[in-house]
Amino acid sequence: MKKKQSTRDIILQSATRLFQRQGYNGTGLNQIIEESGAPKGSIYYHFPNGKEEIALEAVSLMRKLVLEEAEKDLRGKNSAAEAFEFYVNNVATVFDTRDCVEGLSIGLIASETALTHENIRYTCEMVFKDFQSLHADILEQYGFKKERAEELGLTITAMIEGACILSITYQNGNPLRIMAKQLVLLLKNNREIEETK
Amino acid sequence: MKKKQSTRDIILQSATRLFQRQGYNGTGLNQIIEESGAPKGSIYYHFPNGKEEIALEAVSLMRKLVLEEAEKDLRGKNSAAEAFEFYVNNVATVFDTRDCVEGLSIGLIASETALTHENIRYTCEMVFKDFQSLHADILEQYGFKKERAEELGLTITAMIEGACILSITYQNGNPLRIMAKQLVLLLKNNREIEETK
DNA sequence: GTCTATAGCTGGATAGAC
DNA sequence: GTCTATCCAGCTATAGAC
Repeated sequence: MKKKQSTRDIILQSATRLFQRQGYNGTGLNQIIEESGAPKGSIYYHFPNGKEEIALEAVSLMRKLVLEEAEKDLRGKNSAAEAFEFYVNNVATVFDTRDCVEGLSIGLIASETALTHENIRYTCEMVFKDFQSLHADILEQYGFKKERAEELGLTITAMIEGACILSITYQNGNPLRIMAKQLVLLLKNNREIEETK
Repeated sequence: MKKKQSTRDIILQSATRLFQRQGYNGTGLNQIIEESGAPKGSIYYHFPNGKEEIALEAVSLMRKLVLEEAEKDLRGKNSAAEAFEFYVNNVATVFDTRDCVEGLSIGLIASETALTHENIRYTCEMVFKDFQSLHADILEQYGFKKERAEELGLTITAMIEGACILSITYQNGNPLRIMAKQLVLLLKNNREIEETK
């Protein structure tokens, strides 16, 4: 039985969309209000700490959405290579439409705030580590050794973030697709190293 | 015989530093003036088109600096793996100091402006393609076939950009160093594929 | 080439009525 | 819970003196 969407949730969803597209500094509270159609006076009721609080919750929401999607795509394939190839190619399609809505997960907001907003920076660090852990868990399930899985988990996180930047700049998903091919090779190579141990 | 630094150059250097650290939207013209110590009235004399013009030139300056550094590090090694390992580990040291100055090359400004400032987006696209081409050229010199070199050139660009985001968020260069190890494996693997053709 | 002053706007945030 | 009114600081940009 779903609760109907609260005003708070509506504000948060609009804010998340805008932060992903325009970043933290590029998005104003007025714009969030306008976009969401939420009652103008209600922002500081729902988010007493203002913009920073909204951003922290937006990052957590992005975390949830990305992890759900990733789990769904990565489980139940025949190999790690196949799983990540499927996942990354899926992400790529998002960037093919002209005004892609879901942008760069949290890479943009992380790099904007890393040197200026410690709270946001720290939250982003935790989220990145969750991404890494998910990737590492998946790799372990497909037979990778723990240590190598962790290093690869970080590397895959970096590859995805970087390829998303290229894809949003090039206005299409091809960078992600090309990267996916190389990632497949990297995973197969790592696999061989595991097996010859 | 070097020309002494013009006011214009001083403004541009400060702006570049600030854009790298805080992004386009996070950096104000007042701040650029203050930081540079340049004459306050001179911004619109030297950059008649205002902030956007400064950003375009800053991106071009970043391009120049990155390409110079990359060329220096990548030439004259024994293999592609060795060359890129050296280069990436060099970049990593930048992120170990607490308030790293040279931040994320152009990834931040590119993702901020991709959907809102077409001129800047286009310039960033060209710069990313220059990075890719440099990587590809280097790979070809170390014996990689053209097509594979191009795909790897893009992938390496993505890996570096992504790992820089992680490094600035984690406040140290370890993500870049871990990524470098995996990049070495990827390059060795590709090499083998070339050789068995 | 440089500088001041200021226009004109938008930002985040607050107080207080309802 | 919602909304209006408003404060003040910051922004980009321009006009015009020197």
